[in-house]
Amino acid sequence: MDNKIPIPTIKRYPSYLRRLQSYQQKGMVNVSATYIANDLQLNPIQVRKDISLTGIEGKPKIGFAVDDLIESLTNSLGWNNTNDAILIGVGNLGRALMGYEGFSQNGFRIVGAFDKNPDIIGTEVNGITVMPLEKLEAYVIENRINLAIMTVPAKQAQTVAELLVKCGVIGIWNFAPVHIQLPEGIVVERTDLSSHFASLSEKMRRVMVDKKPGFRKGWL
Amino acid sequence: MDNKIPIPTIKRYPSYLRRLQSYQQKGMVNVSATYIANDLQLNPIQVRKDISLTGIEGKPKIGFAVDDLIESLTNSLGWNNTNDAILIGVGNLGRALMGYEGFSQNGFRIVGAFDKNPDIIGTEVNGITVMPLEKLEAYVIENRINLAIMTVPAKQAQTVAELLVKCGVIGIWNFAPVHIQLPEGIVVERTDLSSHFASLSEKMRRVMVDKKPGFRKGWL
DNA sequence: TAGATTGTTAATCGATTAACAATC
DNA sequence: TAGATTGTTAATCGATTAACAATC
Repeated sequence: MDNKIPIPTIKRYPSYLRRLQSYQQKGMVNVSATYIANDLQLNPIQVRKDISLTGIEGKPKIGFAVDDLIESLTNSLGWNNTNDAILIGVGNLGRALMGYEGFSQNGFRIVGAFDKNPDIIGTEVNGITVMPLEKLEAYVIENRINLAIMTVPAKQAQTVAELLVKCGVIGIWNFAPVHIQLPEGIVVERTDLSSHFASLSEKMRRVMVDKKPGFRKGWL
Repeated sequence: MDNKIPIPTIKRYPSYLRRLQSYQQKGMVNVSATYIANDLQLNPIQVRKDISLTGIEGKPKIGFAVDDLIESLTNSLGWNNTNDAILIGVGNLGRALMGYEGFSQNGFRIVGAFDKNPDIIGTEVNGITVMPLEKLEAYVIENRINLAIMTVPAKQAQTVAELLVKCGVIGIWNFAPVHIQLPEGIVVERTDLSSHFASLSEKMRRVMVDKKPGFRKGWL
């Protein structure tokens, strides 16, 4: 029935969407896959294939209607309706995420925030009053939350995650630098800064070794 | 000569390192690839292959010396010596990154921070006094910085990036939700929250459709 | 019309996984 | 010794890229 769209493709969709929204603002009516590819420095064939997986139909020589393509991508991402999420751990990173306007366009919003620090509990961040961890369970159940963002210290991540699952959460976005073990059927997405940096520094090394022998060698 | 280690492998190394450090603290002397794989819920063959790419030699039945493996992974990641980086955009996210202790283990440290907001300039964050953007060029050149972290609003990202490259930066870690166009030879690593979330929500949808038909359907 | 672009099938590429001999 | 684990080559898998007919 519905062919699964590969995760790598799904991950590129948000970039396409952002470009398209900018085209829309500029008043562009149609756009080709090649055009988007140029903008994002991607392979045109890849963009074409990615787009075709949404099921939209284009017109040879003309491309795709910008409005339609936005709708098509939004649907494929499941971002056409909004879901509620909570956030645990209101440190700097937690605060940054709570203030990130982009999320509203990503089909979800943070509706509750929790922390265990008495100094933070009760304060208001982006219009949300931080609640104590003790209230987590009741809140998740009552509001039927199934998505949680964890910005807690590494040491507490496993415990908090288990609590979340016990309450019925099925998706956890983990920013703590630890691998969490949870029962099957629970989805954990980890945003691991060290992993990203590892990739960046390796690429920098390659550039320096391959393209500029000797240049700034040993600096990174 | 030196076989390039694939980026996916490089990205897994930090997780291995973290596990190994915890083994070290527990006093473990040797560890097998299988053991690490179990801990991280990865395929043992994959871990074994990843490790072998560092060039370390293990002993059948015994595994690898924890200390040696840590050293080996650290070297492969280039994290054995420290590099200086600067950060542009001292908002909540910038602050969070400046306070992230993990980076010191990742072979780099943030030595300078810049912003254009007069209210922020001059304030101290994690022992670093925020400087005005005007001082960026002189600072980068004088301190021979080649890595910059950008936590600026999307609209400013391209301009700031160009300025950075002009000053001699060759690696940019971009947290702004835009694609930046730069000359070849400059490495840009983008940490795109929307992309991560797209992946997470797609996986949640799959779990709900595949494994629990009807269960909480339509919620995400 | 001519030619740029779509849609789709086939070829390639690279990472993951399997297989298995060597060995402590 | 027996068997768990390494090291390495081969098979598989899935994503990317190429090719090309269809078409506006």
